[in-house]
Amino acid sequence: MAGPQHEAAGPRPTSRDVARAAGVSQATVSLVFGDKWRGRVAERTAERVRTTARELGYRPNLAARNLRLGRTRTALLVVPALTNEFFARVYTGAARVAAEHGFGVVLYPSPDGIGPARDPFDSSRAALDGILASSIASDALATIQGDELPLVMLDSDPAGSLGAATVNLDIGDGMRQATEHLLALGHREFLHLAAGVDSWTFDVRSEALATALRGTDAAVRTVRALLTVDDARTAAEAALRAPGPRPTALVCDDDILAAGACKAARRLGLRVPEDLSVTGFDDLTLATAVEPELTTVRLPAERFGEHGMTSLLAVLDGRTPRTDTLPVELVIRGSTAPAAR
Amino acid sequence: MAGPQHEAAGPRPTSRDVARAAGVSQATVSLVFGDKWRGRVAERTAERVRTTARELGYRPNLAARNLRLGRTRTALLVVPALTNEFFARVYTGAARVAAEHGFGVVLYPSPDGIGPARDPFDSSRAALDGILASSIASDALATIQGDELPLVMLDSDPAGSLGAATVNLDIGDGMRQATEHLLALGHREFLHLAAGVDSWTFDVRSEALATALRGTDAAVRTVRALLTVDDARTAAEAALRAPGPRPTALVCDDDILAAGACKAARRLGLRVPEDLSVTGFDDLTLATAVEPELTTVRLPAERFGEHGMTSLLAVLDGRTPRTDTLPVELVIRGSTAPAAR
DNA sequence: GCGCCGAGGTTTTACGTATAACGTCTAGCG
DNA sequence: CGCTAGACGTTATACGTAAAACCTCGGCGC
Repeated sequence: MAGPQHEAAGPRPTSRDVARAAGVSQATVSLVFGDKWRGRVAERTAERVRTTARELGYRPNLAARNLRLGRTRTALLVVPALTNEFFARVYTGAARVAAEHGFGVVLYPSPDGIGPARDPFDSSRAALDGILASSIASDALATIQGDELPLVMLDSDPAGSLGAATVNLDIGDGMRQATEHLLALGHREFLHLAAGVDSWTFDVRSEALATALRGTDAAVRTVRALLTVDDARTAAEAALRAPGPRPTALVCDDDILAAGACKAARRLGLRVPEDLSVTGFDDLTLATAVEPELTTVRLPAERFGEHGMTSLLAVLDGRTPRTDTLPVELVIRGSTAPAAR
Repeated sequence: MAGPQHEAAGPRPTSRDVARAAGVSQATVSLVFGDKWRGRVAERTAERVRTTARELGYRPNLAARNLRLGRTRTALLVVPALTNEFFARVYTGAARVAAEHGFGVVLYPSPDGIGPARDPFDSSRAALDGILASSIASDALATIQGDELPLVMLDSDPAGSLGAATVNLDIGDGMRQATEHLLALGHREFLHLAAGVDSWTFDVRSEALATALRGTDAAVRTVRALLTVDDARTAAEAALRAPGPRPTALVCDDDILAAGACKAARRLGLRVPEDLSVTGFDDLTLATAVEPELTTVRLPAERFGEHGMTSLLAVLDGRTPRTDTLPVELVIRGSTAPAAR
């Protein structure tokens, strides 16, 4: 029984109802709620309107406002799956910046279990001002590009950026840092545990790894796994059992894979990091929850989302689309150590 | 250069533009796009309208539709923090059911870093049909209750449900299962590692734990920590070092806490589960990533979200609000073992 | 005394859609 | 052959808001 008295439980009051009750015109109510009333409405009147509105429980109808203004202050964020902590953090960053500018963010979790979503604009019922598209394959990109909404790509395929504003994470450099760290520790037999889905990110990472190894006498093999602990463990176990020289350094495309790899090692009686060094990617909560804590490439997930939203707001403001790349940083913890002699 | 030809890069075409181009009235276009045209528009005409619309790149304006219909097919989901995998999964479940019914879901991450959000209805710009509120403290509840939107509570304070539809997880029973499991293993010295914030969930859990221990000769102490691995480790380490009989069973309110506790144990030279049994809550990805894998109370997070959204849709359909409780299940893994003699 | 100006409003219109109410035309039937 | 009943559309209107354009009136300079 707290809250404003909403005696008439009927339909929600409109600005006209408030106007009538306060003895002013609808336009005046609109002015007062539009924050642009200085000099146009007397302070006394404005105050009267506000208290009347409060008594009636009035709230501006957003659908009507959006229609009238022709914009919604709402952005769509396209992500593969929110259950991945990385994307949850991207969302958090994007939503923070959006909120600071009076924008809302609605999500479109693209391929993942969201039922018969025909396209983003059907499933997210909200009317949109712009789109922030993260890690999108080129086919999904086509769907989106069909629409003429302002678009910012997060970590897009360089081949497919299409002149849209883009924010990238310097994944390649992260791979380089991890690899050089391992080289410096004396490792020469590398195994690359990659995320399962074929994509351009795989190419970027593989190339960076290969480049870093060029000119050394180190060798690398590649194995793929789905992005789950279990699948990573299975894949890593098989790879570590394979004939040939046993890898001493395991470079993983994700902390989840790294965690699975550590379990595989333990099953095989290998100690991490004494017998096998492991690196991850992302620096998730997971990275410091497992033992040993993971050496990993930290991606600035929140800043990524913030930067993307900032870019989108800039584009909506008419500024020309930019392409930015955010640096990443290797965090050295307990899962890497000098190669055993 | 794929996608429909959007030659005129001007303002988006409206149903009137399509009508003009197709030689019909605006009403007809509206009928065709409204899926209710059977018997009212000839198939030939409908097809012509559709192709014209495609050529022009027409999309119905959702703001206008929402205004006209007086509903938005959009629900708000209030969660503490998406970076918590549990809530990300709740969202996923809710969004799936919503999508199946043509609804969208917009998020309001309540207390967590989302800047100067005055209230949910400001920050999530979308016009709403209803609210799904998860784990809300009573003060935030008041804010929401001030509005007269249909509301479904997820795991609400039983004291504050206010006749709204509610979906609960049987947390208390989960606690009971974990406790009885440990009792059966012979444990008698319990430590309860609880989440930091004071809340009704703490009371529910403590009481269930106490109830399960009643009539036995077991003792329990309680320690609180923030919901991070690090803080949990610190708190657990201090508690395990404290004077008095050393606990052999550590019941944690969350898998994150359990992971931290395992690290604390290892630091103190205690083996899990031989010297110390640990249980968690939620069954996150984390639970099987750490070693040993955590015995934990699995919460059906997706089903929780699905059920909540189903309830909300029912309420929006005019059905009377129900209160349901979903069962939870103890998953026994490697972090619990018989108490050492 | 007249014109002008600014403060403080009001009237009116448009945003794009959905739908109730209303034509029209053809075919069928007694 | 006149009347009626669909089938197929169209006209007109309302949803709630924002803002451009327009009023009114008191004061003030000359």
